Amino acid sequence: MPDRASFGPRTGRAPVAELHLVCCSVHSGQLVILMREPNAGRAAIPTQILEAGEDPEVHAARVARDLFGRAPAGVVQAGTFATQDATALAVTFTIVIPAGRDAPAGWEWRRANRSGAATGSVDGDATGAIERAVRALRERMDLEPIAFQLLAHTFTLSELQKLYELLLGRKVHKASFRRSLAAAELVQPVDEWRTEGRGRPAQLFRYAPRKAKGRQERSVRFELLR
Amino acid sequence: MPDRASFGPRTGRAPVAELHLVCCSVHSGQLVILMREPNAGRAAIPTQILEAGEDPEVHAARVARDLFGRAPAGVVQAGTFATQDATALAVTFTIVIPAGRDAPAGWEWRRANRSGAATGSVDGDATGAIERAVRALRERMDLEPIAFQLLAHTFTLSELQKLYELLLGRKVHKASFRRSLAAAELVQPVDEWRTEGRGRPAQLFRYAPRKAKGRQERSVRFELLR
DNA sequence: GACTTTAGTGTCGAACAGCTACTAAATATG
DNA sequence: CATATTTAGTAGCTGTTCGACACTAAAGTC
Repeated sequence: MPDRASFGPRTGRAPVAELHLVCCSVHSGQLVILMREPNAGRAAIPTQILEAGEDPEVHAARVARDLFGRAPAGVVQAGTFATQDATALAVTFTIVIPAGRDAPAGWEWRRANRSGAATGSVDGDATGAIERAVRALRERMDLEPIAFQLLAHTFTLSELQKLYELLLGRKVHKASFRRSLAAAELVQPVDEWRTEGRGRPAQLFRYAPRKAKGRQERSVRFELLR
Repeated sequence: MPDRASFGPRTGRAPVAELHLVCCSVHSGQLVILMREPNAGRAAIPTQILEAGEDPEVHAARVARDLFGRAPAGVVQAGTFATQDATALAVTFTIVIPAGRDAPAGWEWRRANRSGAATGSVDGDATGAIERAVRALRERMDLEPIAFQLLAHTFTLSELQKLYELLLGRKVHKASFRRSLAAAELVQPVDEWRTEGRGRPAQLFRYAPRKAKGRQERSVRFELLR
């Protein structure tokens, strides 16, 4: 073990480290979280004791793959916090699951509102974890293609826009949205259309970013600061 | 202890959780990191064993205050990762220290380039922690007033612009920068000027955001995605 | 066939971002 | 002292972007 600089006293007990997974997906235009079926009282999210020797991010991806049978579309750290009873350390991850995947046996998709509060009575630690995970989703949207990963392999531009509106919590202008999307060359049309009840059928697209060349510059933005 | 849903087997040993602090500041236009004075071989950053019962973020803020004698200007989680020897869990924090504060006894400010690599031979875990911490700084710049917290209480607009250029890794246009800054009403002029060698003296400003009213909307931006 | 609903596009004006060029006020140099 | 140099700060022009409106297109409903 290499010499690691320590600082200050080492008294007290070490906490147990747990992995908390907030598995997010979209069902019928709503943000949903994977929660245990409410057999024994309060609902809860997938949790596992962290073991030494594996990176928590790798561990989280593996646990999610074991749960769903397929690798998740995205794994994002949402923070590490003490549990409410102050006995354990909760390393929280946002797991991005594409729309349309079934919940594993014993689990169910449960709706969450935009601020992250899930419906029904939920364990306190899970509530905090979900809140932070949803905030992480929203804050990392313009750094990672989270919205595209939350949708199925092919999707309509209206679905994409509604998901942006859901996560951003505001309406988005249709023409501007499509203009910016086209300029970024992030999606490619598929020769397939989907008719959803009434109205003109929508063309399906798939996520196929073309911007392998260096990242674009972005003007300095102060307006979110206070 | 409330019932917490666990999932999967619980074998193996639990890792030790450590707190890793990447204390960032600015000295003479350079990003600097607090590192142990190189007495015994490789340099390292402040590290402490995490104890049960305290939130790591609160803990990090307290350790930073103990180090510097004053509360830090900002505390940002930079991720939780396994250490290289895979025996411990490193909960990494970016600690924002305003420019001009002296390093505590036994420590020194050491330059880091923009990608986070510190100068000189550095412990491997510290290298990774610094890299992630600097990336966290850069990625959270437009969500939190990190640049303002990195500067002293009063500063010139050129200092602010040079810090943005340092963290963004590109030149910023002066007039545009000041226009956006003025529109955001984030700074107030102080009736004080500073002359730095040659050239016209620069007026000092302080961070005084006026936007208490609801956050501004921001157009959807795809150009950073791939 | 008329109406409604959703998809998708064209155009225009206002706001914005970036460039050049300018003024202002200090130090450096002869 | 006079002139050049350096840095601070601003004004004006211009091309781009963004949001609004209006319109066409293609489906189902009545």
